[in-house]
Amino acid sequence: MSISKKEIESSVKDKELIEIRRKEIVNAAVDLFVRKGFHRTTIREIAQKFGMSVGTLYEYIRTKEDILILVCDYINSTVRMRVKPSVEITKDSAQSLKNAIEIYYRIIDELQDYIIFLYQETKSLSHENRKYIFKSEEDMTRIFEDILKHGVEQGSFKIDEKNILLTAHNIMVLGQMWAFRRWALQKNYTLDRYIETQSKSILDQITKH
Amino acid sequence: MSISKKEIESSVKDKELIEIRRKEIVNAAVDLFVRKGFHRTTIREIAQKFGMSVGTLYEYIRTKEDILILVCDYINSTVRMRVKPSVEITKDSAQSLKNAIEIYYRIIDELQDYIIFLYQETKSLSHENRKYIFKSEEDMTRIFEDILKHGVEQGSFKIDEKNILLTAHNIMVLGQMWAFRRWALQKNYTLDRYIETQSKSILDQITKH
DNA sequence: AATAAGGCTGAACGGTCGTTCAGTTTATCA
DNA sequence: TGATAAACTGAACGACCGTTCAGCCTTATT
Repeated sequence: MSISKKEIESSVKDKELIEIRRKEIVNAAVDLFVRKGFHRTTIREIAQKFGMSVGTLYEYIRTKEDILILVCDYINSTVRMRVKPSVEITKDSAQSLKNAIEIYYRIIDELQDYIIFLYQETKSLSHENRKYIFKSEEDMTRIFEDILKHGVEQGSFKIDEKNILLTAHNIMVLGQMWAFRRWALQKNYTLDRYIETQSKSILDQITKH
Repeated sequence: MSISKKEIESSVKDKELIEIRRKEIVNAAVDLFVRKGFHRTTIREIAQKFGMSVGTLYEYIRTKEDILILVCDYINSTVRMRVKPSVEITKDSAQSLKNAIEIYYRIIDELQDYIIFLYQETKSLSHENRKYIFKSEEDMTRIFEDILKHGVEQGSFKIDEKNILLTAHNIMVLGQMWAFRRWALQKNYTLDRYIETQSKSILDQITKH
């Protein structure tokens, strides 16, 4: 699931210690990255934040970009780990979708700074590593795709086969928009109202009338 | 309309020359920024790109961020200048909206690199300057708001008064998504198909049935 | 032709930052 | 307890980059 452990080399032998230290690194870095951006955050700051020397930090990563990968991966899996177990595909497809949307949108609200960060700093990753982030986002999309497909098979939704993927993307982006357009949306709508309205218009659109 | 000319100071007296030189600066910077990002692009590169010395460049701007403002402003006004004159509010509200969506989405497709750049580098601006970018985006949103309002007044659309703004934002984001989710969308859909599908589902949603 | 000012030049400055490595501390085990 | 390796330290290195400034060139004016 998580790419970080396999891909990033370390000069330390103890696998368990690597795990522990990297969690510390990520915890320190996430805050700083989100607040100041990747480029403006220095290795020294990250090391200092949890009382480790710069030298030691470099025993657990190779480059600064490695930290960015760890952080992006952490954010992505946090979102996915919190959405996935809460989503269930029941017989009532409309209700399933409604629930999934609500869960996802509430997590976005909670982690909005992280979502915005992902949008803005993915481009700082190398081409190779960016693909992992996209892949992770495709995994999230598939959650909604599956619900939609199930609803179509079951006869609750009416969506052209070819448009199921697009609809899933729409659902996700309309959620993420709550974060990256907050300067406009959050002074005009409450989260509850936002979820209700978007949810309704998505369901209206795909429900047979 | 454009903030750049008034806000950014210059040590050069000749107003016309400032205009000319800044256009050269923006032209050189846009390409580099879009390709390499703001932080990775150096002043030296920008100056070299159109054969000006670093010293002279600094006669026309105060800091590197000034160039970012100029570039963001340039991108925004390019989009707006190309959308606004093509949009017209006719008696047939549905057709007006359909046209506006198509025009806007096609421009996004054409300028997708620029759109993505705006999403990613706005945060590098100071708080003060970021507000101008948001304001500019609100201006764009108002174009769609006006069409929607007109359609509601005219009886063609059925949208709760409070949701007109949200619908306008939805229309814009579903367009911008074509750019920043191209890694998923552009390998599954053509632009024509994308415009048609999104356009249809937006119109379905707000048209009285 | 002399003067002056507007515009231009790029070497130099000061500072920052990612990364390394010679050496120290800590933990392990014979 | 001494030896060995793993883990840690932070000063130092080298490179880069935004910005400045002392002086040069060009043009216009008298």
